[in-house]
Amino acid sequence: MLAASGPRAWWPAEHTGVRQGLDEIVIGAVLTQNTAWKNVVQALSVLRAENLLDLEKLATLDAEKIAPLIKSSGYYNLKSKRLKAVAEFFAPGGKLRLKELETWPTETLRQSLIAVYGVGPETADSILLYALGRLSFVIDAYTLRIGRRHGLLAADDDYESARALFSAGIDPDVPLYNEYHALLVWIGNNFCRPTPLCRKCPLSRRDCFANSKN
DNA sequence: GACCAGGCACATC
DNA sequence: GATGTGCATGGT
Repeated sequence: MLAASGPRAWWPAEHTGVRQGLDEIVIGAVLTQNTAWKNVVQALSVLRAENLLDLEKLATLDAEKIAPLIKSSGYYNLKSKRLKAVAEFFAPGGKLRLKELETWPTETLRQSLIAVYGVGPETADSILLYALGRLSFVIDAYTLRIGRRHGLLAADDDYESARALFSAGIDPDVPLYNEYHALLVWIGNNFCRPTPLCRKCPLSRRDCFANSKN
């Protein structure tokens, strides 16, 4: 994948770095739920223009104020509540508490994130890996589809079992986890679609069922 | 017109 | 516990 694509340099945020891009990555992780990234980009640019790409500010805003700003990312009434909940987790009372969170073990942090309204396992892992630099492999719809088509996963394997498989098989290295998942999304987004576009897939097609249902 | 997009919470059985 | 459904909209 790396040979075919080159490094993906994820997360695709405007700013990078653990503090600079953190707010943007966390917000993007919520907005991209069940949504194409390009629709998220528009919402992020609106938030940026409003100077609201900021967890401390979102934590103190009413969801009703947030909703119209993120319209392009879809589910805006729902996601405005989720954004606020996540912002309140990182910045209770509008005060960012990164120093405190840095002392939490990754698994503790993961369970705490999943307990936040609107944060499931994928969103939690995306935040852990891409925003906080923690060792936590991200599974998404593409990873499941690719894994199933290439015989790495069974049809009924769920998120956690897929995560266990990839975590056991890949060296525990944050930049590697980062790049690996980014490449899987690149393959999924460009080749391994529900409709049979596998023809040009740079992965071996030997075990790939181009016409299979997911 | 049908299906899909880097999910998640909640109701119901 | 497993399964179904709502959430919004634009692109293919």
